[in-house]
Parts: sequence; structure tokens; C-alpha cells
Amino acid sequence: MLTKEKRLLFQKQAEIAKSISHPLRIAIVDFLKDGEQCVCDIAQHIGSERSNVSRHLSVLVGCGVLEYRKEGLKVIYNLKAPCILDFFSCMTTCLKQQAEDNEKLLAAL
Amino acid sequence: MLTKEKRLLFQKQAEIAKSISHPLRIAIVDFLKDGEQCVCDIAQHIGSERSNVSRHLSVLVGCGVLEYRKEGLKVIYNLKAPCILDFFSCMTTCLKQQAEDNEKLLAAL
DNA sequence: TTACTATGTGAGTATATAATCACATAGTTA
DNA sequence: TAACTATGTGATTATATACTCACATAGTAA
Repeated sequence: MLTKEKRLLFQKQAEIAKSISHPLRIAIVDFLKDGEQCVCDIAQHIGSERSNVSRHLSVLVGCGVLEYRKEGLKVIYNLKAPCILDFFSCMTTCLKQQAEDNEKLLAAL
Repeated sequence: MLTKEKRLLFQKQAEIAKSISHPLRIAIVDFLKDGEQCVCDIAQHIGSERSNVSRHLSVLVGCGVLEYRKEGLKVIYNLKAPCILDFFSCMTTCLKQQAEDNEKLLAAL
């Protein structure tokens, strides 16, 4: 059986995983891999309302994936945990594998 | 602006991330890192109902994180995408960083 | 001061997800 | 065959999440 400590760890890890479990938040992280950006540019790039983007950003900050600094009127967001990008390539590997599996299945019909 | 292809990719990646965004599913993946296990042993290990565990397992299989084979009455689940484990260590890094940040904050009070 | 710009947040609604219970299925053993 | 075991699934309910709109805040510029 799981210890209380393990349970708590898994709980915390799930929160981080959940923070990147949304297409727009993945798009945000992907956008920021090339450097910091303000909310307005992020909103324009991913094509969603500012208020919505603002909420998604606060989710990512809350889990330590992003950090921000204020510069005049603008708030600039930056990637704080670049190791997240490795996970992105892991997910891409999964997707390629799935595509290959589907090909095989198709060929067998 | 994002291309349609990028949007689709992020959508698919979000599905994979979502599949591991639950404490019990993380516990399952963590349990399977040491080798394949049947549903009943997984359920006992993570301390949850069989029917619930069964659903969590099918989520993970659906996203290509786990695979399974049948052996008599039992269904044996196995880790299909071990790169997921790298993400776990990335999340642990985030958590350590957060803990350090909190310490600094506390020290500044 | 006034008008403007970038951002964040409360409230409401719609949708998605998790957990539970009861039941179905399928392989096993007597 | 009948009883048993491991697993999966439909239906229900409770909870969480995402999105939108309107408004609040805070810095900037005229």
C-alpha cells in the first residue's frame, strides 16, 4: 500500500501534470520555449481571449512551470522549468508510436 | 497565429498529459516502473476500487502510456512509454524548486 | 485630471471528469 | 453443469474545469 508521503507526492505531481493538460497551455509553453513574451502577444499567438489566457497563465505560474516579471504596463512570462520541453518530446514519441500502431492495424485489414 | 496542424498536435499532446494528470494514475505508472502487474494487484497497491482502477487503466492505455496482455483470468498491464518517467523527475524538480522558493520567502519575513 | 492600454478577477453557464454501485462478461475450477 | 474469480461497463451523482462577459486595477501618456 502507498504511504501518506507517496500519496502527497503523487497529488502534487498530478497538479503539475494537470497544469499542462490543456491545448492552449501547451501552446503557451511551446511559444515561450523561444523566449519570454507578454500576455497580449501570447493571446494573439494562440488566438484566444486575453482574460482566458490570463487564467491559463496563472495556472502555469501556480505550478512553477512559468514565472513572470512586470515591465511597465506589460507582464512578461517566461519558462521556469524547461525540462517540461523534454516531456513534450516524450509525448510526440507516444503519438508517433500510436500512428505506427494504427498503420500496422490498417495494413492487417 | 497557430496553424491547424499545430493545434491538432497540441490537442493530442494535451490528451496524453491529461491521462497522467491524476494522483491514482501517477501512482499506477510509478508502480509499473518496476514491472508489469495485474489489475487486482494494482488496485490493492494504490488502495482503490477495482472498477475505478479499471477505468484509470483504460485511460492510460487509450493514450499509449500503458499496454496490456491477457493471461487466463488476469489482465496484465505494462508501461509502454517509459519516457513518461523522465517527466516524473522533471515534476519532482519543479516541486523542489517550489519548496526552495517558499523557504526563501519564509526567511525574508 | 482624463483618456488609454494591459492585465487580472468575480459571476454565471456549459462541459468534462471521478467515484460508486450494480450488473455483465469471460475464463477457471469442481 | 454450477460456482467462482478477475475484469470491464452503464448509469448516476458530485465535483472540477473552461469559457465568456463585465468590471476592477494599475501603469502610461496627453
